[in-house]
Amino acid sequence: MTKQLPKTYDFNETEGRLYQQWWDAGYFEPANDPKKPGFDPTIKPFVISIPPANVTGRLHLGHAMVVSLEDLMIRYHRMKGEPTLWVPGVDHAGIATQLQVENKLRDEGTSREELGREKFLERIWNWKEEYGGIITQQIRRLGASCDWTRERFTLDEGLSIAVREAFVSLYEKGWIYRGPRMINWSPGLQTAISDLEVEYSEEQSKLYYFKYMIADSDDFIPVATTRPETILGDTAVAVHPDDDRYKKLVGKMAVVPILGREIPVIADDYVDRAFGTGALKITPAHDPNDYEIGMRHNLEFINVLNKDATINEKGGPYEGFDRFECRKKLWEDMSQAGLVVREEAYTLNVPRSQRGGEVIEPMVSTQWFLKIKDMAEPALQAVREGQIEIIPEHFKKVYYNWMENIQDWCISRQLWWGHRIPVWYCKDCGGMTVVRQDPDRCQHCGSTKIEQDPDVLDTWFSSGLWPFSTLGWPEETSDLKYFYPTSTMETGYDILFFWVARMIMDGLEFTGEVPFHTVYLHGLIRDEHGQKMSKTKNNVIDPLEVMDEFGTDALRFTLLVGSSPGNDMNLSMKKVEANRNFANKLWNAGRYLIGSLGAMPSEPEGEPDWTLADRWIKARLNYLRETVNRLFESYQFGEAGRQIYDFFWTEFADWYIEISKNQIAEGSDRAYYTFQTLVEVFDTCLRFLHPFTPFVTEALWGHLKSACQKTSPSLSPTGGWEDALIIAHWPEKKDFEGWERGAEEDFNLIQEIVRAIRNIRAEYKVQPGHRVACMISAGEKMDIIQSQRQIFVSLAGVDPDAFAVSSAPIE
RNA sequence: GGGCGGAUAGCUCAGUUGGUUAGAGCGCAUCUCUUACACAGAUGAGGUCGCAGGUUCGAGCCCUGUUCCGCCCACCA
Repeated sequence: MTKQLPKTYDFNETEGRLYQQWWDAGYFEPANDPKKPGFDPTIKPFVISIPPANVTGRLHLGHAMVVSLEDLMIRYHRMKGEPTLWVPGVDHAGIATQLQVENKLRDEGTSREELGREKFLERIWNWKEEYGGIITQQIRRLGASCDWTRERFTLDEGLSIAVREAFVSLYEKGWIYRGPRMINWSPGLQTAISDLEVEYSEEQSKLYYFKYMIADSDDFIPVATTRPETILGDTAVAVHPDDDRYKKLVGKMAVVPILGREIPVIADDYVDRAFGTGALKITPAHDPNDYEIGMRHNLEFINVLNKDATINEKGGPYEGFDRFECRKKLWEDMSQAGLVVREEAYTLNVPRSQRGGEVIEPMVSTQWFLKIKDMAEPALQAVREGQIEIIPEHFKKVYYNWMENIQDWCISRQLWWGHRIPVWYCKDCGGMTVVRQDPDRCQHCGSTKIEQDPDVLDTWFSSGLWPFSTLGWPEETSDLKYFYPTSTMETGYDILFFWVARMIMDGLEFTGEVPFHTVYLHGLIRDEHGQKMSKTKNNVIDPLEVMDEFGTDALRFTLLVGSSPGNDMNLSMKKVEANRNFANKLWNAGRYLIGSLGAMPSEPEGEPDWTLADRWIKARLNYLRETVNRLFESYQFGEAGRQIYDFFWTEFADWYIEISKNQIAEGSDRAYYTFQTLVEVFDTCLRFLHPFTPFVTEALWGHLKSACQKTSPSLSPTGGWEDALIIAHWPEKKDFEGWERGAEEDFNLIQEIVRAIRNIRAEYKVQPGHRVACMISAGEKMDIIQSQRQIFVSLAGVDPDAFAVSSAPIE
């Protein structure tokens, strides 16, 4: 006999056990694997490369969303019988990881400088070994059916070779160059960062008005600035060429306050006559626009900041001051000198670091850049011509917008954790050696006095290669040949530029192919009132805690069903709870079915005898099949999930299961077909739901399978009893032959009658145990079957408007 | 300044080829511990689908305008 199943679904009992079973059975590895015998290269696989999580990260809802969606797609395609590969991996996450380890060192009273590069890297690798597995462990808990035998790390040997190949080949094409340019400097991290890593926040500040004295005169030009400390680096004052107020001063020299340097007054169209005083101080080394003007007018570039944003020796008396202290002190001194006009409240967009939030300083610095415009062109074409679909579609416009205005990408970082820039400088001839293999001498003069560039590459440089580097590129591996290009890239829209765009450019550049055919973008997850989750607001939902309380399936179903592509979703515990209840509903429907199997009669002779209810639910299921398949094919997973949920709860459980009790209670052999219907419908629902809620469905399917095989071997679901639901057959049209539509209309009528009778019972206060009889207009008497809980009508073809009611005790 | 998205029941949201009476979950009201499930069942209240026009036999859905909210890109000192 089947062991008695518990009354509520115990996810703790099943989740770990089932995951281990799947793993042990090798279901996560592709069915058609180039590494295994019997491999057939003509079968097209479905492939996803996971967005690599930060190696030191802890699972958050973004990961949960990624994993839920990708696992859903992978399981769907696996069930459809396609060879599927989901490549897992983690990212070294340069800045994020280095920061964590540096913080730890600070707690220990030391620093990376004190340790030195080699020792420091050793520390990070140790850290990685210690904590690097946590995130993948947590991803597994979500049920991720990744092929863990193919797990990659962005700093592992193969991927480092890929990065080296990419860098050198781009350098050889002349697209990677080194030079002084305006960059964003992060004083806290002491590294350059890319434009994308800068965020702007609107803040209350001041606009400072002061006098730029003209040399050898009492004349002056009034100028306004938001950053007075940059005065120390001014090398010109600009006015509009047609501005009558200042025309006469163009060509004269102005005097830098306090420092006394003389700088030219120049004319440039860029200056807006209506803003501020209509005159602009020019600091080419510390402002992007001034940089442009500086280039145009051949101005001197004076960098006044040290790496930590204190003032350097160019700042004269202010040397050593912090930038903000300097602002204050300089302004005071200028006030003393009578140069100050006034201050005005002003709202400005302050550039802040995406990581850490400190104020970024624009600065001219010698860095490595990638001239990306030529790579952007084919990447734009690929989307325009439909080689890549983006879902939802409107993100195409966002993509075009950014790609059409793309700027050179600063790829060097003054960090130690990451891919070291593969460039060696010669101490003798000064030449650069840029090669795939570490050199021992200068390419140009043969000198052995060469030194590698100390910087590392932006983390995203290696991420861009991810879809093919993880498959073995640049080597022509069998994995690369078979699995590339991948199928779908699923990720958050917030990294469309950081990552997706760069993968498309890199894919086309290095492999000549698009790296994936579809981009599916999901939105941000906010709290239940639409607030962004943050530690300060104390509204962060931890997916691990959610899984502890409600189970993995409940979390997954909530994320999948509650979101639509590209739209942010608001998550509340109420929703998760409701879906936990759904898992429990499934569980109990299974309990009912398994518990009733003992009452099943043997298969009757002759033609099957289906009741209206049987025909109705099968027709509805067939319709659900059409809907679900259509929705899956068009990436509307949430809607598909909702459809299955509704069907299962409001049609199968609320109506068919209740009716089945009566059909079984009749004691006729006809009940055989009731059981067959119950099993087939229930089984099909489990298959449809498996990509959403893999654990509860797999558990139920296992219980049902063993119960059926014990007590009713003749029962077999549409796809047969396969080894496991995870690889079971996905229901298709041919499985539903004979499940025609048509019974719905009759059944709807029955539903209406039943509702009417329920109302009548309530209205006339018909006591339990008393029967309500209906007379049909045609004079046909309806056979009303009553259980203590519900009343059901088992005949069709009735007019609901015409029936009489009487009440009498049941004999 | 340029671009994108949203506005549907008290709350959070579905609603993709325009088609009868606009849906769900939670919440609310009344009843039921009934032999799968109180993590449940039954019944019910609640919406002029932001606003104004237009196309159409027919609009939550298409077009135009408009208001409010959110986001992205650019960064006028």
